[in-house]
Amino acid sequence: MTAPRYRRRKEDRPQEITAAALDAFAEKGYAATRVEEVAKRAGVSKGLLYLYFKTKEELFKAVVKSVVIRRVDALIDTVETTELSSEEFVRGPLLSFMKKVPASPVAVVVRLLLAEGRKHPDLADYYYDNVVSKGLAAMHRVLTRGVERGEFRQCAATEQPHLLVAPVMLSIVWGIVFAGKALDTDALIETQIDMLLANIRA
Amino acid sequence: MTAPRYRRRKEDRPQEITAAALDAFAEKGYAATRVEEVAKRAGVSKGLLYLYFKTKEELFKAVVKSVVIRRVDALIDTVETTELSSEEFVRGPLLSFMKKVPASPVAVVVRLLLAEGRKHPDLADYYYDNVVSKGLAAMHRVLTRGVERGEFRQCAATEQPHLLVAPVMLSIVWGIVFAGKALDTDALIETQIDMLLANIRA
Amino acid sequence: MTAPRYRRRKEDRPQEITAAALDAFAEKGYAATRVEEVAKRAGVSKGLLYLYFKTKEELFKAVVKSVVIRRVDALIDTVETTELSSEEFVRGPLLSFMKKVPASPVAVVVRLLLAEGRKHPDLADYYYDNVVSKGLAAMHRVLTRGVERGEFRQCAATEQPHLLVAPVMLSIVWGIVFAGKALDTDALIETQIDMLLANIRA
Amino acid sequence: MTAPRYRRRKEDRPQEITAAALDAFAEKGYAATRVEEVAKRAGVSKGLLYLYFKTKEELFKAVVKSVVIRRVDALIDTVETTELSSEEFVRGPLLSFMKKVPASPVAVVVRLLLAEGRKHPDLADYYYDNVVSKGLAAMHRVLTRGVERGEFRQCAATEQPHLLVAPVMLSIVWGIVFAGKALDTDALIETQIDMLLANIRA
DNA sequence: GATGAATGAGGATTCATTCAT
DNA sequence: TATGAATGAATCCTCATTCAT
Repeated sequence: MTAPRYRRRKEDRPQEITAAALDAFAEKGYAATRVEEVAKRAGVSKGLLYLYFKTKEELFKAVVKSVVIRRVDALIDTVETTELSSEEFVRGPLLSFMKKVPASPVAVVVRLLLAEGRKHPDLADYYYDNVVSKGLAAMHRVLTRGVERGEFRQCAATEQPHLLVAPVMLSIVWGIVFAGKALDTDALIETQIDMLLANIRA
Repeated sequence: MTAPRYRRRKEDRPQEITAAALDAFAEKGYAATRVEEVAKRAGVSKGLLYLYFKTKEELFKAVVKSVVIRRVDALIDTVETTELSSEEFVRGPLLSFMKKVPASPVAVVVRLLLAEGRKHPDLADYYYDNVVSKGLAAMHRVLTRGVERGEFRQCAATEQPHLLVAPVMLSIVWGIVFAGKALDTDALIETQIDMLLANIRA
Repeated sequence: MTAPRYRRRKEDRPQEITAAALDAFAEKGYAATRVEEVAKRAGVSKGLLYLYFKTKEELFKAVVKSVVIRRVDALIDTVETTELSSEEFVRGPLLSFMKKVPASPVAVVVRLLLAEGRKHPDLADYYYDNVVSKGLAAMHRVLTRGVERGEFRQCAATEQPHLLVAPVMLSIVWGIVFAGKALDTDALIETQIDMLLANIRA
Repeated sequence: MTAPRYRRRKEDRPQEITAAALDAFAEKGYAATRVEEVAKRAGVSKGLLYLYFKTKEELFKAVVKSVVIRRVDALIDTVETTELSSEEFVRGPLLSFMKKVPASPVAVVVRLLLAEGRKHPDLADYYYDNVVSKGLAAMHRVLTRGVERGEFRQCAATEQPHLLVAPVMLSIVWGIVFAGKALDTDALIETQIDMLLANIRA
């Protein structure tokens, strides 16, 4: 007749473990992180971890996917449903989104993919299909719509949404390698957007 | 027709080995590369490698330095000695230099630093001091000189040489992670420069 | 009839391993004993050994301590609680104890310390504090008590308990180096004690 | 027509090398001493060392023999040619000889034999035949001669020359293991001799 | 389901020995 | 002879993975 102790749902376990793994990978990188360390952080035994993920590699993939999932979709949604003008949208929601990325788990995933991607081409593909491709398409959509609406003029820059990503990527890389050195990430991104808008404005 | 077993080229060995290591690291990353593999590529025994580099880590550092050394200085030199106008310089030598970077060993080093940099803060520092800092300073010099000469107007963009680097970095990262996927690196870099120049031209 | 692969005896393992290591070290010496050999003798895998002892050196220290612990205390106890006369004590329990030493694990530890002691000064200190110092003190106590009781006369010999140890040490060394050659250890020790007693008797 | 540079005789080389090896072994022990280290100390190349000694083991044996040779013979000579009374001889030349041993290369050899002897039974045999056996015989001769001359009485002690060696051996071992801790070696040896003489005097 | 003791292949490093020069 | 660059077998140690309990 003892009161049932609180037991974490086993349905939550996988996410708890991938969350712990993300933390660990973020700190030490994939290769240098021991599975035992992940288990400890998740408050779980090694054996149980292996019940959910057959190998360390599978855990790695699950981590990447867990970060990726639904993250870009929100952006796409906003793009599609916004009622703002193109420039307002870029300066508003898009800029705000971009500023958040370098400090988000996305940066960790980028680091992992950079270090380990070669050994996991399917993962790179997955990331490409689900994040990069969709993300770039969404940004391209914003620019194209601006052109359609007569807000922007068609030019090389409106065909290269990569240019919007570039300063974000630089910020991510900088943060990974030069954790200590200051870099005004926000200013960088803003300046790039200012430049771009000034350039493509009709 | 077998290669001579003994070659006795004490002076060349270190470079031969770091070159082999660069190749190996480029393919598999640092952690996944076995020392024996590097030795084999260099046509040398494990033991000899250890004669020149006390540890794998030291080899790693030597690789980074071997790539870095004298590479940036050439750029700086060109900046200081050019007789071109600022815009001509940017569109000419600088653009040409930037286009070459993503396919150069620098990309490998970036990847290594991204993956292993956390464990070697001194190396990150070294890279920062000898490449990043100097490189950014050189670019900043170009922009500032343009302002001094009345070719450019002073603005946010002239204070952020990082923006010149951003598309190059994106190209590097893209090349590392999405080796297969095409990306028109040159166009990316060119467009960014066009945009920048249009923006800062006096 | 194969031994069970998993035994799960966490508590016993360290002692099983140090016992196996003692055997192995006794046969081959520390440097020449491979860790794997110790593991095999203990019926355990290399990995498990490293679970209990972080390095071979730590295993070495554990072996020394395992032999040392509680061995001298028994002697000291006997010294303190005996009701025999001093001479009876020396000729009885002490002599009997001394005769046993050359064939005991202590001889192995002496050999290890002789060979490896220089590299492990803390271990030499530990051995000195816990065995040598205490043991000599106990023997000195026996002699001093004899003097106090009027059984012995105070002289150089009663101040040098080392002389009781000397033939034992010779026997140990002989046994290590000349395993084959016969030496009447017991007679050696007895004669020394006879000589000593004849010399210090009041 | 240049003056001939001084060149060490090649006949001296083996001894120079064994001397260097003795030093190195004394400091680090056999296993921990690298052949290169010995070569360096001898001011000779590794290759040349191998010209004189086919293996490290052979070098080891040469070291032991180099220390042993002619050392005991001097003692035996003195024993045979002395004109002193037995007691005078023991208290004089013999005591003096014994006091010198613990600080001599013999101590190093003892240590080496203790550590490595098991792997080189032929060396232990050699040492036994040339040092131990002869040395003990010489001491036995001293005691027996004393008995023959009526200076000593025949007893257990006169049959065990080992007892003369025992304190010397203790001193050697002490010096090896407890390099730091003080021990009045001379007093130890003297007291033992006093005791012995008092005991066997006719 | 959970646990963590146990395994062993894999990889970094050392060093006695060889041999082209 | 004399050198020291070169070799590679040997050995310590790690860590992903398994499995008895």
